Parts: sequence; C-alpha cells; structure tokens
Amino acid sequence: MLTYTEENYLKAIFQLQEDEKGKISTNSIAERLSTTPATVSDMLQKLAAKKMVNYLKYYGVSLTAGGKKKAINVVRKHRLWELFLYEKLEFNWDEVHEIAEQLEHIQSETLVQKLYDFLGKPKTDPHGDPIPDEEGVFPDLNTIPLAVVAVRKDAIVIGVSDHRPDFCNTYKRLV
Amino acid sequence: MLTYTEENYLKAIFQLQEDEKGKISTNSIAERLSTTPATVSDMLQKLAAKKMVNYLKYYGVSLTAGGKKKAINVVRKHRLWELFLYEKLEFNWDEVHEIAEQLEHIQSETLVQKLYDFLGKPKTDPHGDPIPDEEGVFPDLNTIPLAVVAVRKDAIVIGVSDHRPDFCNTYKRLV
DNA sequence: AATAAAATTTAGGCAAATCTAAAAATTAAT
DNA sequence: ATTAATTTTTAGATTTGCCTAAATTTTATT
Ligand SMILES: [Mn+2]
Ligand SMILES: [Mn+2]
Ligand SMILES: [Mn+2]
Ligand SMILES: [Mn+2]
Repeated sequence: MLTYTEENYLKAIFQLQEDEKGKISTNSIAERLSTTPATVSDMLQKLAAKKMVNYLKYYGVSLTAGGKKKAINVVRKHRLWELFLYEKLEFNWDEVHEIAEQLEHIQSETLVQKLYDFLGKPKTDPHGDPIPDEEGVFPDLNTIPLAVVAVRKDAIVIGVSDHRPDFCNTYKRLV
Repeated sequence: MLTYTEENYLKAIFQLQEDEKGKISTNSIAERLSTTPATVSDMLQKLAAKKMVNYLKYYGVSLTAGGKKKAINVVRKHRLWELFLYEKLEFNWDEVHEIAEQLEHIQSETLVQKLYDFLGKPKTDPHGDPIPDEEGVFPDLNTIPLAVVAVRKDAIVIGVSDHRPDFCNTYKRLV
C-alpha cells in the first residue's frame, strides 16, 4: 500500500515523463512538488525499494510498469473527482483542482468504478484532459495545440493545460 | 489546522461523550480507536495544548466548545458522504462507513455545503443517524430504542447503531 | 585537462504518530 | 489504612516525511 505522499511522487514523475520523455531529474520533481532535492532523493530510494521506479543514483528516475499503473490510477481518480465537482456539485472549473488533490488519494477501487459509471464513463475532465478507463488506457482526443492551428482555420478549444485557479479564473468555460 | 488523526480523536471523544456523559477515560478512547492508552495520553496533551479538549491528568477529558464544533463537523461530513455513497453511487449500506472514514477528512467547507445541497439538505444518513446542519445543530428525529417500544404497538425502524459491515450486511434496507 | 558551476546525495535533526516497557497515580479490596 | 489491582502517564524507540548544511558527483567552461 502506498502512502498519500508516495502517490503524489508517482503522479508527478508520470506527468513529467509525458513532457520530458526518458529519465526525470531530482530537481524537476522537487520543483513540481514544492519540496527540496534532498527530500526527493530520499523518497526515490524508498520508491525504488518498493519497485515503483527505476532509479540510478545521479542519473535520474523513471517509472516501472507497476509504478506507472499506480500513477495512472491517481490521475484517473483526480480527473473523475474534478468532473464530479464541476458537473454534479456545480463548482467553478478553477476550484476543482485543489480539492481533487485530496480526493485522488481516497482508497477504494469500487468507489472509482461507481464514480466512473455515475458520471457516464466520461472521456475528459473540466480542463479537457483525458480520463483513462478502468484498464488505464487514455482516450485519443485528436487534439492539437492552439499555437499550431492554421491561420483563418476554425477550431474548438477543448482544454487548457494550466489548472491553477488564477489562470482558470481568468477565462469562463462555455459548455 | 487539525491533522487527520486529531480529527479522529475529537470525533471519538464526542461520540463517547454522547453515551457516557461527562469526562471520558483514556482507556475508552484507546479501545475505540484501536490504539494504546500511552498513545492516547500523548495525543490528549497535544489536543489540550491546542485548546480542543479540557484535560486533567489522570482524571479524564472532555471537549471544549471549539473541539466540539470540529467534532460535529467531522460527523456531519461522515454522514453526508455516507448518504452520497448510498443514494447517488448505489453502494450498499454496509459498504459506506469505511469509505466515509476517509472522506470525512477532506478539507473544504465549500465542498460540505455543496454536498449538503446536492443531497437535498438531508436529515439522516443511511443508518438513520441524524446529520447536523451548517450550524452544527442536530435535527430532532423523535426516535426511541426498539427495546422500549410497547408490546403490540406499531413502529417503524429508522436506524441502527452498529455500522460494521458484518452487522449491516445481515439486514437489508427497505427504503 | 583542470577548474568552476550545477545537480545530487548524504548526514544530522525535527515533528507526528505509533509502539512496548517501566513508573506513577488512582481506585478497589482486604 | 494498607495492600493489591487497575488505570494512566512517562521514557525510550521506530517510521515517515520533511528540512538545512555539507559532501559528492556530474556537467560545463575555460
Ligand atoms: Mn487538476
Ligand atoms: Mn495529491
Ligand atoms: Mn458511519
Ligand atoms: Mn476517520
């Protein structure tokens, strides 16, 4: 069983790996989790002992298959809860992230499954991020970055990458 | 800000105080929380330092006004989540308690308020226990113990006091 | 290739929450 | 009123997660 903190590390490494690809540095994890590199070093050794990450001292870290599975499950829970808060409880989209940071750690596989059904097996969260299915497979949303859309071509914005309240609060969600 | 553990202590003391009235013993808390009296002693001193309990060494403990308020809020959250799980996610009534033990610690007053509204400002949880309102006031349900009902008199069972899965699972909820 | 800079790890400490074993205080029984 | 039993607290350890400061290793620059 992983602790709250360990889950946050796995999620952070997973999300860093999506951009940076390959091995992730101690410093980048520290920055993302607002902690110190020393603390990260410590934790990486614990996660390596639990076979959640491949870790070679001084040369960065990557998730094992098991670690990736756990990480994806946390992401899944985070996004399902965000959608629940937004759709069912009528939170604004700038308020959901912070609460989902807590809810993503609730332990109950049945709960995730029932929440998923309750929300109608959704494919995206309120920020437009894909929600993995029960197998951990992300839906293909066929999206491209706004910066890449051709001049004078129509496009629909379906999501943003920044989830911070101050950013989200600047824009309204139309749907 | 109280920790997860501190909240559990306050809730336990509150619920013990409902039966036993007056000062609560170290041992009874230890038993309820499945921990040791030594651990409880430690914690009571911390809670006393935070003005959450009135504590006189060797002579038991009681909640301060502030401690009681926190305790009631945890109870409120616990019961609201139980009802959510039962009514909205279609959990059986024997499954909700354990998950609510986790959910009751999610920090967000807005969330509690929105959940309360979403559930229609309910007065009881799936086990028939009263849900305090936003002011911490418990609804008066006008109930009496089944053992006290007069012979040949009709009565409606609206709740049980035992929330453990093995007990609840023995009976079906009809409503 | 040697040195400087940056990144990373180790060492030593601290707070929270837990335990067991020992000491102290209270309560119950002669 | 002593003594015995029970309850409670203290002492000393352990684990987890975090920190700062120092040491080490890698990477970049002359
Ligand atoms: Mn988010
Ligand atoms: Mn989190
Ligand atoms: Mn319950
Ligand atoms: Mn709890």
